[in-house]
Amino acid sequence: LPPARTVAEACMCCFWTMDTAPVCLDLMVGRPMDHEPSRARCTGTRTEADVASSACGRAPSMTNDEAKILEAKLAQVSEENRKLTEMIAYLYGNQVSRQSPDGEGQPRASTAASPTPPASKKRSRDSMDTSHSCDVEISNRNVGTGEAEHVDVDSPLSNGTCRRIKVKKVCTRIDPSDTSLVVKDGYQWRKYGQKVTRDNPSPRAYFRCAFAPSCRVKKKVQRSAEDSSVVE
DNA sequence: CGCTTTTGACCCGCGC
DNA sequence: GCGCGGGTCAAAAGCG
Repeated sequence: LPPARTVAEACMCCFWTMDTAPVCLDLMVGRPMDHEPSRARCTGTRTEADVASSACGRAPSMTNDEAKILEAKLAQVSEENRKLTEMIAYLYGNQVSRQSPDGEGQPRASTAASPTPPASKKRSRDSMDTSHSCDVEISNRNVGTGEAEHVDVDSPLSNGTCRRIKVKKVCTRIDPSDTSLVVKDGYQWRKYGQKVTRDNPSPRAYFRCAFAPSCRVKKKVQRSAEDSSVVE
């Protein structure tokens, strides 16, 4: 099985533009070399890790010219990553710029314990929703049997404007006897709620990204009202 | 013992 | 203004 990846990482890799296909922004600066190769495909270009791995023993016959070319590419990719980091910082309200300089888009859970005081249970919804986030829900990525449906949603921003986001709906077939509503999609989710909705006798489970407390990616999982072996 | 899940209570948007 | 219903919180319970 591939190592479990989190939605936070996926969020760093791909997010949806206002009205077009997803833009891939996998920031590999400073990351160790043991990431799976598929990660590098995301950018469509060679990553720093690729370049570095090539320079670290995988091409023993490399000439000085080749090394210089790779260095130039490395510098170019680093510059691209810097620009992308700035872009993300702008989109996320400068959250990224305050994080560790090693290029990790999301703080590790162990270090992400915010010094901010714990929010009280009675805190207003404004304090939750006015933070800067991508507000993109991703469900059941790569589950294979699912049918994806993208829905554009206008997400209000704190400055009064709206940003068009994508909500992906995916259906997949699971064991009807399985009542856990846990869909193994390769990401780490933490269940934080379950409700019975009016239009469906099956309960709806709410999951949020378990990678970092600051990651606000969420997903909802509910059995189809028509076919209990299908979850949406 | 620490992390995750469960679940009842609460918050808030929306329609009437 | 009020009630409904979806979404979220957080204490308690469960689990490894």
